[in-house]
Amino acid sequence: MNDVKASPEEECVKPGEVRISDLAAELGLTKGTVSRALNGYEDISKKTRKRVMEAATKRGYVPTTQARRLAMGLTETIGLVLPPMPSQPVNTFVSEFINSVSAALHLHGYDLLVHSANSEESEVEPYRRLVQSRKVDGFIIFRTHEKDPRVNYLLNEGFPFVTHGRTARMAEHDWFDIDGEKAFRDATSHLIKLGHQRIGFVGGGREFFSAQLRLKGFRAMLEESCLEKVPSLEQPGDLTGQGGEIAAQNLLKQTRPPTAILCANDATALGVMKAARELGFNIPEELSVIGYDGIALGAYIDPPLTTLTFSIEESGKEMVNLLMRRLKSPDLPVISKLASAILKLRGSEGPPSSIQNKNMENCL
Amino acid sequence: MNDVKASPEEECVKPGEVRISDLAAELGLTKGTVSRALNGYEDISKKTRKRVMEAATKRGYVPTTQARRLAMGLTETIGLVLPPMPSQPVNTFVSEFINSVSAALHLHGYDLLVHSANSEESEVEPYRRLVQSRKVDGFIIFRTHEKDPRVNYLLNEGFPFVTHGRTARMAEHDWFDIDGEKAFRDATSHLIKLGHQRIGFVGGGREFFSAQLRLKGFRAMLEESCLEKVPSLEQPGDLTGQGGEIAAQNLLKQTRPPTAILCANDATALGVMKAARELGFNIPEELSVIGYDGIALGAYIDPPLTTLTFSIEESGKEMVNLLMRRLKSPDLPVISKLASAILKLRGSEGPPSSIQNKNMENCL
DNA sequence: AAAAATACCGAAACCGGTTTCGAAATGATT
DNA sequence: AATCATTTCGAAACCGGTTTCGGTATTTTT
Repeated sequence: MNDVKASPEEECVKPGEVRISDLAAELGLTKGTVSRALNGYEDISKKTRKRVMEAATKRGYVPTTQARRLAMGLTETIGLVLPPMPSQPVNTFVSEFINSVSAALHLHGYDLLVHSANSEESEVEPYRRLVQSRKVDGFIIFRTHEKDPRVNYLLNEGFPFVTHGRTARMAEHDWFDIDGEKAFRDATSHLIKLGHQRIGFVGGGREFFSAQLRLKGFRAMLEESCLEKVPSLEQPGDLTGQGGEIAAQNLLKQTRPPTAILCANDATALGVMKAARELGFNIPEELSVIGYDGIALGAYIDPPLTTLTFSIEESGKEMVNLLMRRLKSPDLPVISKLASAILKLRGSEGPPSSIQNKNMENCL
Repeated sequence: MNDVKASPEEECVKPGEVRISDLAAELGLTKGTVSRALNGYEDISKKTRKRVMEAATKRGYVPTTQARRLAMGLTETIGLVLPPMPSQPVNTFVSEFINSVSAALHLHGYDLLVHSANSEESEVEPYRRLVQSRKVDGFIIFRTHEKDPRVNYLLNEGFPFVTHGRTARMAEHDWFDIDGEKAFRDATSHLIKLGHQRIGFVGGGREFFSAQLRLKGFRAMLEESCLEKVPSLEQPGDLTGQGGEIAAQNLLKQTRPPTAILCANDATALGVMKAARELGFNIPEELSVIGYDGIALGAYIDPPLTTLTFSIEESGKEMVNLLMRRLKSPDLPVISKLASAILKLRGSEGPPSSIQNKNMENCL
């Protein structure tokens, strides 16, 4: 347990007390030589190198990061700006994402600087500050808008970054995304195959590009299946539980309510389920609900939430890979990666209570 | 929308291109003078200061962080190491906590470095690395153990830090904590007043000090109310939904199952509720369940989860205050702050179905 | 008007590393 | 043995700031 003081009887004082100049003096060398010895330069004899490295480990010498970074003109740090919290209360995505990004960065010797956004100031302000003060070498951006001011700013500055999610300018920057369009096609198709013909949709705010793509997938599959597009069945949302409640009320109080509701994310789905319960709809018998995100909590509610899920860890890894590539060779052509979400059936969907396959033949 | 290129027709080139020496040359001053002018030294004439500051804003000069930090011998960065993920799947706490800590640090001009822990290596290893490479000035530690190797290490090094949660050595370091003992006394008392006499408890892993304190509060209130302490009603858990499921099965399959279950956190409570449903217990009629954490999701399930809640934002703020104080004056006596959780009644608890107040009179 | 005090700024050291360049020592070549 | 190529390391510049110290120029005091 008590793994403090792992080293034996060494004369090791406070950590960080030994500088490269101390080491050099002790060895009768110059600090330049010591530096080159430690950094694997070829113009150092094996004997000297051995001496230096042994002394370094013995004295516990670790180069001071700040000095090294200043000398080398890089920060070895990537910035990640958190969106203002109030808007995203139910969020396990963020912490998992931070964790995976951080772990992936660490493999490349990079640190992760997490910055919080002040909701009063412009969205780009944190980015501007971090760029100007040269605190980071690049950015990880998530939850992109179609017209994203952050992307505009960084593209304009020529500053490296990768987004989680596409933007209107996706041809100009590296990005990673989940194929939400296909995911929602799949989910819609699944519902249609179960017999649903009136399917509601609760979106995720027009500002998020991904939400639009999900809607697009939903509509595409409806059309493909010759189902009528009913505007009143498409409700806006805001990716929160509360938004889901309101949207569900709008949907379920209609004279001909939908028999299934597709939600832009799991938080929304939970709100939908809550509203449905309060309005007396049994799930999944009278109403099917499907979410998106695959939050672990969804498995514990009743009924367990069927959802579209993807690997956050993979997202983090891939994004870091893209960013590292960009930092190494800034002039390479932009690349992108599209991962797919899979439909995780858990029980919140099923066939509609009254199957009314009236118009199905028209299609083929 | 397009708030890029806010400045008009200025000769502003790439950001970060103008150094203090450029500014000095342009003004016919030395960089030392420019630096002092910008940093408010008294030995600069108002006229010169004005010239310098105007030129600085006009040229968009922002000092390079790395250089400033090296010169001043500080990092202005605080480290936060995330625990390995798999153990904490259902976690909204972390992201909210990071956000509030980051925001609070920012007010003091500090950055937040988030590091991920590798589950293969020792728990202190990340801390050791960050200390040795002098990447941070202090640490924010959360989810403490009673005997916490991280705390031991940092105390031994004399390195500044604040914990969220107490430890066996809490007299030696600053800490912030939620009074989990009182919280669980309150929750237990609430259940007893509702008429419960057989109350189950699902803990959170012996390694976490806070989990022990919660158990302590539970036991104390039982004793205070003259309720018999039944060992089989105290089940270990691991702060996950799965742990909650297992524990609930152990509790509810007993010949005399409890009429209420107190859980060390909300994730556990969700697992308990799931297991209870599967075993045919109606909540809250046949089984009351209370959690701890106040996760927003708890309000959306059926029935909504009654829980002990506290302000994560306050936690972050207070911890940062403690840490800033420590950094300013390392030799001040240690201080601590205990905040209280409040019982948020949402509906997952109620009176037991068959009230059997047999032994209540014995007490008084 | 000379002396003393003050305001103001330049010069240079420093923070702790990295990297370039050149010189000395060594070894190989003729 | 003299010449040339290599190995190996020292010296110094550099990264971009901060801070101390000392010296003019200016103002105040007598």
